[in-house]
Amino acid sequence: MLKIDRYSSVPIYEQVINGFERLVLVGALSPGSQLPSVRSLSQELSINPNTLQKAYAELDRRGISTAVPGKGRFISEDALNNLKSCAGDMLSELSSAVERLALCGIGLNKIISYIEAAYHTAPEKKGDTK
Amino acid sequence: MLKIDRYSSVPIYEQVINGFERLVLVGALSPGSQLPSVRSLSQELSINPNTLQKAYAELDRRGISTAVPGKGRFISEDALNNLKSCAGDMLSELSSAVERLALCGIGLNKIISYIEAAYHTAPEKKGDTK
Amino acid sequence: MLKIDRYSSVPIYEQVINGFERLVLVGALSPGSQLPSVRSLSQELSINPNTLQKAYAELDRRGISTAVPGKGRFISEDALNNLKSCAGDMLSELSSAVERLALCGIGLNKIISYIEAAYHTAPEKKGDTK
Amino acid sequence: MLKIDRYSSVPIYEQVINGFERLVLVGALSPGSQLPSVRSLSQELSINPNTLQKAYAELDRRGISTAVPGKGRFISEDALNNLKSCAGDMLSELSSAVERLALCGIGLNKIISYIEAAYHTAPEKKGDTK
DNA sequence: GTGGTCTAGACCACA
DNA sequence: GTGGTCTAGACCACA
Repeated sequence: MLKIDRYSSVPIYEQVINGFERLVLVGALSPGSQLPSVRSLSQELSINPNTLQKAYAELDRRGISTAVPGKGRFISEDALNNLKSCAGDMLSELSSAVERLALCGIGLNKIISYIEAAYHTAPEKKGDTK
Repeated sequence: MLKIDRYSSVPIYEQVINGFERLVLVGALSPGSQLPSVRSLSQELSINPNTLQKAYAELDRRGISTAVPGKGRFISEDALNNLKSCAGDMLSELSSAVERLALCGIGLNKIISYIEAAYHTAPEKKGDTK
Repeated sequence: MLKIDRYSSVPIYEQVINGFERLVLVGALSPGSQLPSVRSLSQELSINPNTLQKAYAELDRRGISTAVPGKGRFISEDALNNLKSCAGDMLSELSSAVERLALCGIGLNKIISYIEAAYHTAPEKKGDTK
Repeated sequence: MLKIDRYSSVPIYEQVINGFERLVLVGALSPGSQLPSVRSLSQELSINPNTLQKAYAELDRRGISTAVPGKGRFISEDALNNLKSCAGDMLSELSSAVERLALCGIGLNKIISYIEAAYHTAPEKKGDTK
C-alpha cells in the first residue's frame, strides 16, 4: 500500500503522511476505510511503531483520520475536504521554484509545457464523474 | 548584500548558499568577483563563522566559487553554467507539487495562470539581452 | 434509553455510566428499578458485553446499582445521595476552567452569564417540586 | 518553574503544555523568552527527553513557541493571542459541568458564588494595567 | 550545545 | 487486538 524510501532525506513519518494523503486523494481510501493497525503496518514497513504512531497522530490532527481506541483508526468524513483546503499552500510552494527557473533563463513556455505533462500524469480519481 | 532570516525554518547556511546563487543568477556577481571573507561576512550578518564556512564550502563544491589560499574566494568561471545545469532539479521539484494540485482538483488553467504571475515577478538579469 | 456515540473520544463504558447516572438524576430511574441485563443491553446498543460489564461494575462500586445474583441488577436505595455527594468534584472541576478563563482576560460577568444560560438548559427533574 | 505530578491521570506531556501555557498567561514568560533546552529540562523534571520533545512540539504547533534548530526554543510573538483565542473552548467546557450540577440540585447562586471565588484566586498578570 | 528523528520495547486503557 | 504514553538511548543536522 505504501512505499518507504529509507534513504530519502524526508523523514519516514512524513513519507507515511504523504502516502496516506495521496491514497485519499486518489480515492483508494474513502471515509470509513480502516487504516492498518500501528503494529501491523509498522511491521510490514519495518519501521518502528513509534514512528508510525507519530505519522498517524498527525493525520488525525489534520482531520484525515480518526482513532477509535480499542477499535482502530478510520478515514474521517471530511478527509477529502481537509486535504483540498491545503491546496493553497501548494500553489505558494510553486512560486519560489518558478522564480528560480526564470532566473536560470528557462523560458516560460518550457515551464508550462513541463507542467502540463506533469498535470496529466496525475491518476484519475476512482469514480470521479466530474 | 545578503539578508538572513534567523527565524526561518530554512537553515542559515542554506540561506547563505541560496543568497549567493541568486546574486550570481541575477548578475550581481560575475566570474572573478571576490566574496567577502568568512570573518567579515560572519560579523556583518552576525552569524557563526562555522556556519558561514560551511556555506562557502558548499558553494565551492558546487563549482560556484573557488577558494584561493592566501588571497580569498572568487566566483568561478563556470558559476553560471553550473547553476543552470541544476534547473532540471527544479523542474522535477515542480512535478510533485503539480501532481498533487491536480489530485486536489485544481484546474490546469488556474495553475498556469499562477505560474505566469510568479514568472513575471522574477527580476530581470542585469545585461540580459534575451 | 441510552445513546452511544461510537466515535466520541469518551470511552463507551464511561458513556454508559454517565447515561445511567443521568437517568437517575433526572428521575427516570428510581431505587428498585431494574437495569437491563448485560446480554440484552449490549445487544441493543451493539457494544461488547465486556465493555458493558465494566460499566455496570463501576455503577455498583459507586453505589448507584446493586447486583442481585440470579435476579438482576437494580438501582440502589442511596443512588441519588451517592450521586449528589459527587457534586463537590464537579465544583472543583469548574475551578481550573474558571481560573484559566480569568487569565485569558474573560470578564467575570461574561462567565456568569454563560453559566446561567447553561444552567437553564438542564432538564427539570421529574416530580421536582422546587 | 514547572511541577509534574507523576501520578496524575493527565499525561506528563500535557502537564508540561499546560504548565508553559500558564506561565505565558501569567506573564512569567514573554515573547522572546528562551525555554529550557530539551535535555536540561527533561533532566530537571526527571522525565524522558522524548516526552518533553512531544510537549514542546505541541507548543510550537499551537503557536506558543518557535524552535530555532541549533539555538533553542523561544516564546513566539503571538503566544498570548494564540492562547486567548482558545478561551472559547474553555467556556464550552464549563457547560457540561454546570448542567450536571444543576441536575444534582445545586442552586445557581451557589455555583455562581463558587465561580466568583475561583475567579479571584487567579493571579494578576505581571504589569497588567488594564 | 541546540532541536529532530528513529529504534526497541514496556505498560496501560479500551473493546 | 486496538491506540496512547513513556522510558532509554542512538544518531544526525545545525550553530
